[in-house]
Amino acid sequence: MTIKSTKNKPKILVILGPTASGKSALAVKLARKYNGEVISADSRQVYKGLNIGTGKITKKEMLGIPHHLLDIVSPKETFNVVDWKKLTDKAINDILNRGKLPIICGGTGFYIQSIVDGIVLPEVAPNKELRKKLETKNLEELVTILKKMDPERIKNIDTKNKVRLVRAIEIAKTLGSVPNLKKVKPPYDVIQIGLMADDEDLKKKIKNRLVSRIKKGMIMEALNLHAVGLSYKRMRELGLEYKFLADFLEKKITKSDFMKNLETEIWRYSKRQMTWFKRDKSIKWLLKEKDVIAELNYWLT
RNA sequence: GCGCCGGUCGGAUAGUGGCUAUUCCAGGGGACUGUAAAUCCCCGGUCUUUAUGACAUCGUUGGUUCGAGUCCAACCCGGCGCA
Repeated sequence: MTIKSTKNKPKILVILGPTASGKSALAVKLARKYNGEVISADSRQVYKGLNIGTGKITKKEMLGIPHHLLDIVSPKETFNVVDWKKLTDKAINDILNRGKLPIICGGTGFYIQSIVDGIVLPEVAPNKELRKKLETKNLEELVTILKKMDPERIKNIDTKNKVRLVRAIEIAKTLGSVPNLKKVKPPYDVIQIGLMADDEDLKKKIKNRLVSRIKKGMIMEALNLHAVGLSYKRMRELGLEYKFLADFLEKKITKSDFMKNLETEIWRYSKRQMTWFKRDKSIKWLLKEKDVIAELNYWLT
């Protein structure tokens, strides 16, 4: 056997996969087996109060395993990759210092990649006023503005994507131009395990899970969130269940449309997740729990 | 049975008789430099050498016309109204 170049690096485990594939429960099992702690890589579970709709793991289900990056910010505020990466870097260090295995578990590909590939993003905070102003411009105008500010970035940016254009202009405004994407390989030995899922099987799980979320009181949860000041506009921004819950509570759609449309939308979301994950060829896709354990036993030796 | 209205891609929809039958959704594929559950792009009749290629197609059959999804007739199906 060849000596692994990663020999002395601390190990980090990543469990990823499409929504409803059973990541959370598996992560807890693995944490118990390998003395680990879980870091959630979910762009919506960071928000307090978004519990049933995001499928956030309950205290009971955690079985005593510490979970990080859950419930850390109010849904009225916005949270992004950079915030997540900073906190996750810190959490990883803390866990390693305790002599335990960090297990990153989630379905937000961009967040996971920021750690695994060590993406260095420019230090430019969102500029609310600027965004508001740019929002009123059309595509063509935004392209013209960016072209003038940063003739390099315009070459590879998606010129049809307003959100990206606005962000690029925002960065160029403070830094003069958008720096090339930098990647600094993190000093860890990372293994990424993807939970494979059969299409039909996943569709079934999505449907069943949705029904069970309704039974658990997902609609009440949304009502409560609104009662404590979460606007329907913001709720919509949070996507999927919350988007449709807002529509339903504002009587824009019927209950049966709510169920049908949401189910479709979650399926489409899972496909988008897979499109993202497929790009990373280093992910090991496994179907069965025992295969995961076999893979990990090998990796840990 | 009579009258009216309508039958266009899986669903919904546009289409003054003129050459490539529209758009939206669903479906499939893809992108991703701080909104990522977001945002955005491509494909969607059949065949092939995948192309401003060939051949189809608008309930069915026939007709008018140089030319029909569009006009006419009959029939079939659906909705509404009257019996």
